Amino acid sequence: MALIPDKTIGRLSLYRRILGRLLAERRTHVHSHDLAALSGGTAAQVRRDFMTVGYTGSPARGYDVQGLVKIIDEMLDGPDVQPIGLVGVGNLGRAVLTFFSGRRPNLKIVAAFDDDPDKVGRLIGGCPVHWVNEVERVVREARIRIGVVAVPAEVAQKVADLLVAGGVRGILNFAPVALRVPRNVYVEDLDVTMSMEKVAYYARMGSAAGQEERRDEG
Amino acid sequence: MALIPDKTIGRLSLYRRILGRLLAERRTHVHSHDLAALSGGTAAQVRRDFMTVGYTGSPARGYDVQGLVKIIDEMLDGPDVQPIGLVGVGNLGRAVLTFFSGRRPNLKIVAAFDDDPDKVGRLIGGCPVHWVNEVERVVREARIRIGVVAVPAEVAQKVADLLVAGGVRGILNFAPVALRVPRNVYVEDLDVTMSMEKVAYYARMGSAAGQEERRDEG
DNA sequence: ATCGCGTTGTGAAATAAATCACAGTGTGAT
DNA sequence: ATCACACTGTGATTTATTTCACAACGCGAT
Repeated sequence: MALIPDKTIGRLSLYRRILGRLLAERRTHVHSHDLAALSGGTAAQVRRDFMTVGYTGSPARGYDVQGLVKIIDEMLDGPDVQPIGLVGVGNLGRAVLTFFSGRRPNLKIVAAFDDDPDKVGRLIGGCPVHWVNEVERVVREARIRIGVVAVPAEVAQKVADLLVAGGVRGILNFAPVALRVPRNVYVEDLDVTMSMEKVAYYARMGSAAGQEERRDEG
Repeated sequence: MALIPDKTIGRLSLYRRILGRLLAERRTHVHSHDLAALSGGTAAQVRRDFMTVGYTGSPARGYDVQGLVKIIDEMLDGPDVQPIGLVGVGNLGRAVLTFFSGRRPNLKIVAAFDDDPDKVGRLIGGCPVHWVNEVERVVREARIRIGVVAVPAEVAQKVADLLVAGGVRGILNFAPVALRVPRNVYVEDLDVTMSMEKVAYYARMGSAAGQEERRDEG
């Protein structure tokens, strides 16, 4: 159990949410093509993904839903809940904060930071807002390993540096700049503007070229 | 000028913003390795991207910044501003709304929709909020070709159907479900939970494996 | 029991994307 | 005027990811 492609990690997260819904419907088994339809992929890809994580189904019944959830949990979640720190309580930061409160039990935003005196000291989405110059201290003391950068592009690098100094190992970056971080820190960029411009491009060009659209409708 | 890889489209959007900053600094030329450093890619990739869009620089001075911006504009933007419709004025929807107001001149969110009586009729981020059952009519009348889905997963498919019925050709989807749309509609998914879980995974595993981190420091 | 069908697991092939590496070129220094 | 250097443009190569395609399997029907 070693090298799992980056793309597969993403899909596992997706599968898990789908499987959660199936579980709520009391489904005990799924076939690869069911998950393919639900996740927007292909059956072969679903099977390949489960092969790479070493989960095996039965040709007759398909995959056991609970078993799948269990192995994905083991894969993606750590043994205990991972605390997250979020910097930038603007519109976007607040959206992420409220969106995440209580959503994934294993991931919890435990500290937020901002430089606006009106926000510091308050509780937003059940999460205390600290002064931004406390990032390093709080991150270190709370053993936060995951940071969210939701500040304007101009200050994103500075914030990332603070997070890294505090000991963060992974950053979810909403700012449209390439963060420079040490090699052992992982950065995932989520660039809304870029995604919007991609959509605009394909909407204009007639999306025939777009690779994203595998689904069709009756 | 025909087939441009999906990934390249995304990077062009990124380059354009970087070039905008350079322009503001009165820089007239850039080298591929400058853009590589600024965008978090490699010099070879930058050159390849410009090759695929058919822009050519000079070995001595590099690429002309204005020329690049111009060709990227031609590539990504249409001749006139493209109106956008956004459904779901929750935390996320509001964040996108305010974030986009006046940011990209060629993309303008002209209509928002919600089912909350407290929101309908108001102006949020300079954008009127309509009743959600007017999506199809308003989209058609305003000739909106781009839709943003920022509603809970349970109703995302329904909303997508309305947008498509109104004539939308591309959708930016924040809901964590695979939307089923006709083949000629492009869907770009932006899944915050998935991205967060990827970060959590690599933060836990020691990101040695992560592909994202090309940048280093010090 | 036995057969047939639909599904899994997976090597092999295809496709997509990134990187290498180097010839060609123009500029500034001498 | 000539030279050396740094950079571009790009064919070739490598690497990553997806898809194909088929053997193996086990259940349900007969």
